[in-house]
Amino acid sequence: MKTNQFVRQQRNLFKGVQTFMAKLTIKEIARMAGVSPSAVSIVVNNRKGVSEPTRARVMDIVEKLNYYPNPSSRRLLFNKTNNIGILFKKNASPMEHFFYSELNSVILQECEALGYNLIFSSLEYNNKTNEITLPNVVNYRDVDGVIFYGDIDIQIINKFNTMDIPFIIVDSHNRSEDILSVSADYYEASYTATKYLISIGHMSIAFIGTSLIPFYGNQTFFGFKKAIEENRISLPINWIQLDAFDENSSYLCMKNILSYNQAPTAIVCSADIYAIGAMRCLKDNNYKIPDDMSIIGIDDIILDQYVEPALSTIKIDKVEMGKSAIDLLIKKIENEKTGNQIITSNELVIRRSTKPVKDTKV
Amino acid sequence: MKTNQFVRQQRNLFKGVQTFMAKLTIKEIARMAGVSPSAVSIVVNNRKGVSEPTRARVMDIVEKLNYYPNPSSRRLLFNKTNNIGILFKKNASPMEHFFYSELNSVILQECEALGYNLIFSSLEYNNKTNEITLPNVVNYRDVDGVIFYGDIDIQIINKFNTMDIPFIIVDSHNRSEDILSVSADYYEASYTATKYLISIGHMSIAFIGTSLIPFYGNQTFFGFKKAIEENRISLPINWIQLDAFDENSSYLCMKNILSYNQAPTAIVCSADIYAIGAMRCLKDNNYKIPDDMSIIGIDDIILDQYVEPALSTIKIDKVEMGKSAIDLLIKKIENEKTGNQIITSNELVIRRSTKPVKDTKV
DNA sequence: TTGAAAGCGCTAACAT
DNA sequence: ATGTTAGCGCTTTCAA
Repeated sequence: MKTNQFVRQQRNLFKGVQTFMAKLTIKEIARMAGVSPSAVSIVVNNRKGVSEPTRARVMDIVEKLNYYPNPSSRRLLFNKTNNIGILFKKNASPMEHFFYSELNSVILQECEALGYNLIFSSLEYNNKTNEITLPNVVNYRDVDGVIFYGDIDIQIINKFNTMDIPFIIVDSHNRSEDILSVSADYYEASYTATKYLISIGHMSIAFIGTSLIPFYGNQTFFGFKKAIEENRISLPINWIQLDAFDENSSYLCMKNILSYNQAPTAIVCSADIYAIGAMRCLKDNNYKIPDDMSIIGIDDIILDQYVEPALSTIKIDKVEMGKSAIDLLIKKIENEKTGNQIITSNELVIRRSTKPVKDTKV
Repeated sequence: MKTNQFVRQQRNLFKGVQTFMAKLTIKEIARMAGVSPSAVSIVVNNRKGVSEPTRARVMDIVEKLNYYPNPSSRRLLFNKTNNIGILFKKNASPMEHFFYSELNSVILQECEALGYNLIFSSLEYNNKTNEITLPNVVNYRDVDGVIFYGDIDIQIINKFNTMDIPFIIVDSHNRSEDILSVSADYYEASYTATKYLISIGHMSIAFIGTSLIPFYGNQTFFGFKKAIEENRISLPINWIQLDAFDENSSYLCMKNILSYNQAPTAIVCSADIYAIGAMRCLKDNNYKIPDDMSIIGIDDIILDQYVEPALSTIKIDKVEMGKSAIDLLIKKIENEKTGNQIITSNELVIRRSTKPVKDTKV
């Protein structure tokens, strides 16, 4: 039994000066306890198969020396990494995204609690060539499963299906039964927001949504539409703007609305960040919020509390969303039966950007 | 040579239905190429030791089948995880912290580029019992090195030293040569901020800082003090408030300043988030910013652009900070010589919260 | 240039 | 109840 000297040398590179100290392995513990490695394994993993005195003796040493079995070894043996990846497109880091960064926190906590490492990683997708550049963590299959946020190209989905890597889409704006996902009920959210504005007297309500994220765009628009219809309100088509996809595009949507000869008294925006863009436009045009115009968003991102006035919104429960996501993904990883999850989204958060319509006696 | 059936069974649990497909291992590739595993290893790792034709034949198969060597296996062999951890105290997630979340993004990118996985993880430290609860990722030594943000208790530092786990403190508010760290020059930042206010005519300047983060508190205060002294300005002691540690505490600091019989024309805050708290207080007390009062912070967090008016600040270069951090940490992991890094911090970002003092002709 | 063999640390099957 | 052994996938040494 010869030692692989080169490898040993390599290894010692990383151990600093204290290479004289025996590395804490199961063998070492076994030697100290005067038992076999298998006995130690049984004790450490809390299985039965050893006598009480043996267990106690081993446990004692394990605890005193703070022995933890080498995870690489177990990963190799079980072919399981205990890593979960969060994948995002390059230059679209979820860490600096107000909505997803909150989700990240929740998901991280869940992963930790369940003994998974959470690894963030980015991929590239070239729309023209249809080429996907996967991160190493995926190529090397260094994850048991993967999380995507929001919209994700079908090519990427296909790729992961082909590779047979379990994945889930969180805050999915699609709703195919074939794809595991957790999504918020944006229809309900939009409906609730609009109904609220109506309930405080607004009859002239504009809508800023998106057509670039189709399913999400439809959901939010139809929620708005339902509330409007239920109350038999009619409004100029120009008040419905569907070209938002971020703050600046929403600014332009708002500008379009204001360009009409009559201004609404309230706006529903299908995302808080759209509302924030719209608010900027309103201010630039000397509208006072909420006195001249009420505005409400959807999401409840942290920013809402810092803009002025603080933004009213429909809260999307990110805690439930994150917990569901991990729950479902792990079920999928473990080949348990799962189904998609939809998070109810009708919690109204009233801040300063909305107020009852002023009586405009003509 | 019998197969370990139980393990095989376990493993198959995670492979879905397609268990009939041979798993892609080095052995499998070797078989297909009609060579030995060692030959494949040589080719995959781009070392010399095989003939050109062999290399080509193997490479061809490797690329066609998209073979990537099992990382668990290599980790076991080399005793290197290729994981880097970001550790933070429970309930202080850097993901929802404006400054650190930007840093996270940079650090993640660096890690990816260098072939490391970045793993976020939390620890608990009980000030009373002095007990540290380490995350599994550390207990199991599933990281090669670790990053901390900001202030970190000496007990935790000692622990990691004892465990011989390489670590670095990023945005360190301490500056011991014994502890590897990257920090911003907050002295310079504070000095630059104050000098700027003076340069636009302010002579009545208050300061909101912190005594709870000692080194950082001192740095920022002394930077302020230097600029004040250089210009032979005198100011009431009550304009120096050092009890801030977040938005709300800073609100109170501002309130204290306003309680004095004379108000300053400008405020230097040692962090943007303090400035934001102070701004809230000013608004609540009907001060117009910047007309009645100019205010400047330090950091340049994303929030600055959303508050009203947008906050002027001294930018801390998070990109350089993050890059340095990974660079130094990896050097430390690889036992190379390193030294601490200090990031110059004198980039003035002028937004809407500061303006030249109005001529107050008495 | 090539392949056989050993071993990283662990666990489970099997023999005692 | 306990110990022995094989093997997870890989890389390196050593022998041919």
